[in-house]
Amino acid sequence: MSLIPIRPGAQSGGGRPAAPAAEAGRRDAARNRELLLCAAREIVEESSVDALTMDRLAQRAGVGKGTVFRRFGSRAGLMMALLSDAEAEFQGRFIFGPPPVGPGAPPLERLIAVGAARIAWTLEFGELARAADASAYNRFDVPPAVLWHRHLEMLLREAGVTADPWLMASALGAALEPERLLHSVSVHGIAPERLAETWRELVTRVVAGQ
Amino acid sequence: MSLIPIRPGAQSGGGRPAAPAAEAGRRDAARNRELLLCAAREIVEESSVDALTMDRLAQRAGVGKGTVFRRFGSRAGLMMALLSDAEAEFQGRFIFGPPPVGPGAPPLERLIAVGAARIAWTLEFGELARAADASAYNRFDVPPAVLWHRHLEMLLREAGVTADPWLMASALGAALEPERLLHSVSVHGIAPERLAETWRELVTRVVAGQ
DNA sequence: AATATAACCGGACCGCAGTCCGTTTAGCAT
DNA sequence: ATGCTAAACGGACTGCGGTCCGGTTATATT
Repeated sequence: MSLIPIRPGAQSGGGRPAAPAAEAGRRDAARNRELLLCAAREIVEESSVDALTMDRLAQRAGVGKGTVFRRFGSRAGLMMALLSDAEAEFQGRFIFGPPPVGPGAPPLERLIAVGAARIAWTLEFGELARAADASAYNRFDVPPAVLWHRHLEMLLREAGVTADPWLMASALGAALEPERLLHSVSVHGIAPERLAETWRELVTRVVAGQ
Repeated sequence: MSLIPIRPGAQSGGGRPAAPAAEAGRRDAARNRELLLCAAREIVEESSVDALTMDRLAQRAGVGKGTVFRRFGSRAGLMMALLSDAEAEFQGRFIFGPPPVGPGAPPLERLIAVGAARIAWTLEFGELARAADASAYNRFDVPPAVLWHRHLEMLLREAGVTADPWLMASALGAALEPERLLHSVSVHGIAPERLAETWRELVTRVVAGQ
């Protein structure tokens, strides 16, 4: 069923070999991967995310179209690859970083702070994030999304939310989805601070109601 | 650029015929509209929503492909047309219907009830709802979505939520989006009652925190 | 160095949503 | 009836994401 080999890893058994992140595999494959990522960034910078079509990318990078899909699986996979640095940095902040986003602050404060950070992050990498989401059924099951969801769930638990924290994290996470946030800002002209403020209200009430 | 192209020679008046309700216009147009809706329902019933492609539909109904797009504007528009009866019935329930979904019950009760009703509705018409959403930028600005959002906002206001009810309605509405609900149920096997229960917790806390 | 082979490569190919434009026709006015 | 015109029609066409498969090449083995 053609799952997407987004990130490195997975070497064992059954399926096709996952896309090599940096090591592993033939040198030309790695070279083409870098070539493609580079060309993709150029196109996005020169025009827009929408201008980044798979054909154009292949041509720009001087490789065949098949190669693009072999490396990234799908357009969404390519977008995730383009985002992966920013995504990793963000993950680092809420896992290892300094409080209040990182560990060390009370859970409610962390919830508020990490939401605000997420909003800012989304507005910065918005177009890419939308394009990365804009596809599949498995959009919620891709590693960064799972990690993010689990983190929210953990913070809710720590804050004393005992009733179905998994679903509650899902519900709260829904409020932070890129498409919605970007729509609020770019169509309705909502100021980013209002988004953060509403998030604060929301999580405060959810936790306080405990 | 590349906004929706306006017909060259003649436009004036009514705008694009994206979704003419029932009357107005030539008889053949109305006939074809019914023909198409009928054929679309057949295809969905025989196979699935995914099997409903615009080419196949045109062929099945015995009309040209251009006609399909002229009538419904896009695939998402067609899906909305297919949903419109169910949508109208649902709207009727929360606007005119009996309490607690309709008017007459206290606002929090209405919020809880209408959310549960929405969840059930979404699970029933899930595939179509997903296909109707699955596209555009304007997905949040389509009349039923606007009405729904406004209704949530109104209930929040009545329940005493004074802080940015517009955005709060948006955040709460996000938790009820078809894609997310369907994913929870069909991938993670969440029971529908758990969804309704979490919604109840969520809105109760939001309103109580007031 | 020669060989074997698995991985990689390219681009033709497919089905799809959506557009364009020359042709036909419904409905009105005469 | 007849003629007129705006509206509707159909299907060829475009560009897209994604797949497939015969040819090519890096690398390990001898």
